[in-house]
Amino acid sequence: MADNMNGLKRTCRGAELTTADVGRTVTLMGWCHKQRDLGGLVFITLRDRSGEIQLLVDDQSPAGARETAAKVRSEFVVAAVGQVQRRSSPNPNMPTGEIELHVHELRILSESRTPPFYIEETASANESLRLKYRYLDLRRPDMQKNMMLRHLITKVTRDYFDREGFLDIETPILTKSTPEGARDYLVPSRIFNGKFFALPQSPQLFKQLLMLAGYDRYMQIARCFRDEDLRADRQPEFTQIDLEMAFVDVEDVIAVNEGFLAELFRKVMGIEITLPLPRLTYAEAMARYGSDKPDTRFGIELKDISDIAGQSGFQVFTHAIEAGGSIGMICVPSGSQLSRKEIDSLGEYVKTYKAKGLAWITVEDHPRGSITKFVDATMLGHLASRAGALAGDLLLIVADQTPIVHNALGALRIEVARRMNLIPANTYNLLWVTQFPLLEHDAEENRYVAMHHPFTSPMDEDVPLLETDPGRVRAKAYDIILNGTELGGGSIRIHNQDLQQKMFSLLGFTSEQAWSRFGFLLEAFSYGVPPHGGLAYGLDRIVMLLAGLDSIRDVIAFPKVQNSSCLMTQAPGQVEQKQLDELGLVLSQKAAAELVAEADSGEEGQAR
RNA sequence: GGCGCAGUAGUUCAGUCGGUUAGAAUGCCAGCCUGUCACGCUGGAGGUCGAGGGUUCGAGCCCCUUCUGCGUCGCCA
Repeated sequence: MADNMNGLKRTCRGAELTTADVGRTVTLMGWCHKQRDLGGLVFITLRDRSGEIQLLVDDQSPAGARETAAKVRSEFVVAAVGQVQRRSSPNPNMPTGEIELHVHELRILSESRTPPFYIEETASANESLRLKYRYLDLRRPDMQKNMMLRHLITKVTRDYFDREGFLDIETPILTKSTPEGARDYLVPSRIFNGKFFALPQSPQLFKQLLMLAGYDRYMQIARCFRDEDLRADRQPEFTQIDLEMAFVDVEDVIAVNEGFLAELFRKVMGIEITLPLPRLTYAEAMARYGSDKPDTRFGIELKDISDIAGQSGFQVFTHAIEAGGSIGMICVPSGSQLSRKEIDSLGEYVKTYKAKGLAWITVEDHPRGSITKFVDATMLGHLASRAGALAGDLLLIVADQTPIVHNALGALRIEVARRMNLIPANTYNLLWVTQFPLLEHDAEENRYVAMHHPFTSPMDEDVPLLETDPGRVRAKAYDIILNGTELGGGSIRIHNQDLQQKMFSLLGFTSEQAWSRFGFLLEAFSYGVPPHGGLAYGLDRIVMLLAGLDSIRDVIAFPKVQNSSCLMTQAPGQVEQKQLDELGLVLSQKAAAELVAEADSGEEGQAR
């Protein structure tokens, strides 16, 4: 029944035609979005990636075309030859609404079952259904728009860095497991049974070796893998815009990247951003926003009120101070109009972030709140003036260990801003966060771990502190933040072998462990390594934010779901016993039993 | 691993206090229809109420378990 396209050649995409093409005879191919059969007159809306255009089959079309048109259903692939003409009744809601193709010849190139959901501009179907039939979901105009935006962004990226003298160099996907950091995806070796490749969490070590090898400016759009739990903005498999530069310090990396961001916003969004971008130190970001990725599109900054509230008789406050913690506060503009229920739900919200509770008080002549009996008018005045609060505002207070105070209030200010619609639309606030701590103390393992990675350089003036107070050493590390999302981060790397050894020993590696894990790097570093540093962006997040979306799944053609599986391919899947044998792998009893259980229920699933 | 939300025709959803044969819209199928564009008109088919168990005379609805998807905390150098 389906015809072939012998003798036909597609002239152009349907929606590329305009009124300037009226009179031309063209051949279009695409999918039937909708067929409307009026009897002696059949309209077919033809869709391809350019958009939609209307085909008209009428009594002047050959009988064969009329018969074919009557058979066309949604999502059939058709080829149409015809003449572009002005419509007698234009459709102002359609970009090609002034023209249509008057069909001389119509072929069905492929039929289609009725799709499980309607292919429309805005998704209304359940996301799991969309992901199971991702190839159909990708036909929707907004998904096609997202994929084209992604293409444009990668093109602008490559063009910019090419112009700046960066070389695009590929690094291995099969590489070596790195300790620290995220869990690795492992690939068993057939030749070396019992040994494993790891998929790269980033091309970090390779790009550093490229600097050492003399390539001085490298970039790559690099696939990265981390076997950790997913989020709306996190996939186990994601893409970085990865770059590294030799003979540079922090300012050089920032400058070239500000140029990139400016070009990206200009060419993709038509927005001129002002350079240089604002900067916050990590310490300032934490103190003012309770976050190392502050959203500065709205105010509601954190205030430390340990000195004021610590004087109250409220034991929660005094105990927090005695335990070495602090008391933090945010001010919600006009927050006194919030209901008791709404404020209680904010209290529940901060518990997610380990805060034990949320104290609150309104700025009014007769204040209401949970701490009114501990806060007299004088103290309330001090609190209000610290926050710059006006009458009718609401003060929300968390007392705890300082990291919990920051984390809880940092999340709360965003939640409050969302609920009260205080976040302006179409605003893009880019900023750098700099001077990250080099190390954080891991209470569980009772040792320092690298905050960024073990190759990050300390700030020159803090190097002496490595001996005396490692926790206070700041790093030559920087993150680029857009509207509260970390777009990317990087650092200047250590290029001094002694310093690198010192870092490893601070991180608790014996020199033997360091050599077994990073020996190739340490050895390489003995052959002349230039000072170098770089940065990596999360491409998926960039596309997501510029597309105005809130999940990176919508900008990845074939994403995975929350348990890291793929609903379309059903990956990960079981393998043949022969494959396991070749790899020298034996499944645990538990794993084998689960596979059997799944196979039993799975067959029923297949039958459906 | 924890917390929260959701799951009812192909799809999106409604379903009252637990009570007769589970509804709507849309899609699908058939017929009619010459300017539609969410075409229209007439007719028709379509249900394991995610799954399993329990309470009850009676369960889409109540209870328990479980599966699936989403959000989130932990985790993500």
